[in-house]
This record gives sequence, C-alpha cells and structure tokens, in this order.
Amino acid sequence: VGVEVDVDEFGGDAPAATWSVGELAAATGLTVRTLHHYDEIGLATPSLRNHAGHRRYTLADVRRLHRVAALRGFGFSLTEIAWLLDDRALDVRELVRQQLDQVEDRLARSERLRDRLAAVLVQLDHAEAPSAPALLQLMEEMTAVEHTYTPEELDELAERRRQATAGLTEDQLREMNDHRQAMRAQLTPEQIAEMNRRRMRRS
Amino acid sequence: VGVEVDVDEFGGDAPAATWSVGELAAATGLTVRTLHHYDEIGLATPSLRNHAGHRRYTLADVRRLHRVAALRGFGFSLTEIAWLLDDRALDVRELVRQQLDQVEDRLARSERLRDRLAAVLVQLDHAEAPSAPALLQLMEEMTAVEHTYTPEELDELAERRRQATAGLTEDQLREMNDHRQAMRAQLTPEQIAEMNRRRMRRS
DNA sequence: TTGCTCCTCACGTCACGTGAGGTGGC
DNA sequence: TTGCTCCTCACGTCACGTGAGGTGGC
Repeated sequence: VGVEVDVDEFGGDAPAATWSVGELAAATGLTVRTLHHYDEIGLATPSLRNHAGHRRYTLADVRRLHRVAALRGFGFSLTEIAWLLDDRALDVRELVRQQLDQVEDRLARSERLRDRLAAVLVQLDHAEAPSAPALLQLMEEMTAVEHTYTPEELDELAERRRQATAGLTEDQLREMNDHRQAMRAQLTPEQIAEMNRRRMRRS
Repeated sequence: VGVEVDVDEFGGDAPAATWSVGELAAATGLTVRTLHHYDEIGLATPSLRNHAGHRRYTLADVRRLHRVAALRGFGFSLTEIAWLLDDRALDVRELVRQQLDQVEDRLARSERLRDRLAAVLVQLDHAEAPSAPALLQLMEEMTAVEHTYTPEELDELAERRRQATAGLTEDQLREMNDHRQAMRAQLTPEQIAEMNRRRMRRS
C-alpha cells in the first residue's frame, strides 16, 4: 500500500522535506538495493511516491531507517528488528540475552579456530616445503593427537598472531604485496573472481 | 562419470569393503544430504554405484571425505578445499594466512559486539520497564555518544558476561527455563519456527 | 541529445535443509 | 506386506549484489 500522493502537488501547506533513495543511501551508508529490500519486505517503506513512481522518504521514514541500521549493528536479524520496531517483541531483555549468548558462542569458536590456524602456520614453517599434502598431513596429525605445544611453539604462535594483525614495516608490507601480485598473475579468472567475492563479503 | 560397476558382481578377488551414504553419515557425523552435496559438486564422489544406483564409497573415498571434514573444521570454503585436495592451491601458506586474517577480523568484531550487547543488558536493568522503545532509546544514546563506562558499570558488564556463559545454579537455570516456556506459550507459530531455525544454525 | 537517477523484474550467493514422490532389498 | 534405506528433483534459506531493460527530469 502506502500513500501515493505526488509530493510536487502539495497545496497551501509548506512541503515537508523528503529524501530520494540515492540521497538516503549517501547519507546513511546503506546501498540503494538495501533500501529497496527493506521496502520490499515492509521493514522500512517510504510513505510517499512522486508522480514518476520514485520513492520519497519523510523524516519519520528516515528515523525508522536509522533505528533499523542501529539494530543491525547489534546483530539482530531483520525479522527481529521488525518485531522490535513494531513493539511486538515479547521479552526485550530475553532477546538481547539470546543475542549475547550467540555472540559469546561464535567468539569461543573463533578463538579456537584462530589458535589452530596459527598453530598450522607455525608448523608449516617447520616443514621444508609448505605444500597442500604437507598441510593435509599436518591437519590430520593435529586433529588426531590434539598436539600439546611446547613453550617455544606457543611463543611462535603468539608472534604469528602479532604479525598477522599488528603493524608491519613498510618493507614487509611491500614484499607481501609483491608476492601476492606474483601469485595473482598465475591465477585462473574464476579463482580471481572467487577471491574478490570473498574479499567483498569481508568488508 | 564414475565407475558403474556393480559391487555385488565382483569376480575372483575378495570384494573390498565399501560404505553406503547412511553408514558414512553415521560414522562421520555428516548428514546424508551433505554427502549428496559433495557428490553433486564433485568434491567427494563415491567411486562406485551398486546395481540399484546406490552410492558405494571405497576406502579411498572415505579418506578423502575425512580430509574434507578436517579442512572444513579449519574454516575453508568448499572451493578452497577442492583446490587443496587436488593440489591446485598456489600458495598454501598464503591461503592459511588469509584464513587467519579473516578469523582475527571476525573475532575483533564479535568482541566489540559482545561488549556493546553486555552494556545494553546492564542499561536495561537500570530502566524500570525494559520495553522495545526503551531499548531503542538506549541504543540511540549509545551510538550517539559512544558512552564511556564508569568502573561500576564495567564491573556489572563483566558480571553479565560471566552469568551469560559460566555455570548458573540449578535454581537459576530452572527459573530461566520456566520463563522461556511461558514466553514460548505466547508465541505465534511463525515466531517459534523462526527461533528454531536460528537455533539450528547455531549448532 | 547526453548523463544521471530512478524504476521493476529476476537470477545468484553458500552449504546445505527439507519435503515430494518413487524404487529396491530384507 | 511392512519398514528401512536409498534415489532424484527442486524449492527455501539470509540479506542483499548484480545485471537487464526501460523511464523521466535537467
């Protein structure tokens, strides 16, 4: 539904300010497609359309949109956001607590995964040729015995983590970049596409 | 493609052991649908089919499947796993490092999200009626000023986290359960379905 | 006339889950 | 004959991304 009044045809009253999708996208950092999507599912619908059928968001619409964006930032699903905004959530505290539980859970998994990956990196350096078969053998050993690390290995592991995140020198960064460039030059188009897709999802 | 020999029709040689999808699913903890999927995309295809067209996995197939499962446990995508298993990965160390970077990134996001959710819980307790509007106002305040916490609030926050994860007493757990039961009794079928879906994805 | 923004389909994503409808061996 | 396992479609998931093909105002 939604009011289909042409905003250009307002009568005596001063016309209230409205926003187009593009303007809102620029202002909120959301994409136009995202605004379309929220409209499609009825989560945030513009109250008006102009004579050409273009969406026109009122101030109230913009406010709702900001709430949606804020709630997304807290990790709620669009369904849950709809419940909250329409005041149909039964127990807000419980909802937040469940959300927290989920995040704690993911956090714990990610930490274990990080440690195991860091350990793999350390072991790969110990290997003479870090090939795929070497990696596989390594992982089978790791999953089999759940290897306990020596203090030296744990140090190396922490060092790895530091290097992976913290500031590298200009030279190191350039070297890594050169290496990646050389690698990419040998990739098939589909492999490159795949890598780009993964990078997009990360940001 | 794939060899379409009937395993029941082996000649003089002792028939090698093979597994059905159901047996493998039970043994590996994967679902039958997952095995079908890996077959569909060519990641792990059974070498044989019996006369009725049923999949028959040889020992080599099972070994490959275990590698797939192991690599999944390290967070690699099915495409990456295919590269690794077919030894088509260009730089194994770089692949592992990228994987580690991604995990570190997710980890950092999750930590921030956890802190903000815990803070919301604390604030909800300060509010007299923890309703959806109260939650929204709270979040707007939080995103606006990026509120700095007092030492007392930080303590409460840590306490929240502890309660959310660590061992609660039997009484507390029972009470929470009763509460959830009561809440569920008021849910619409679609809301229940939604909650179940979320729970499935978590495990 | 040329750009720019806007519109509505409609398919693709990732790794499967979930029926639907049917077959084959014990 | 009844269960059980197996089979192949084929749609659904979640929150959009990405064209495709077209319209309207400056």
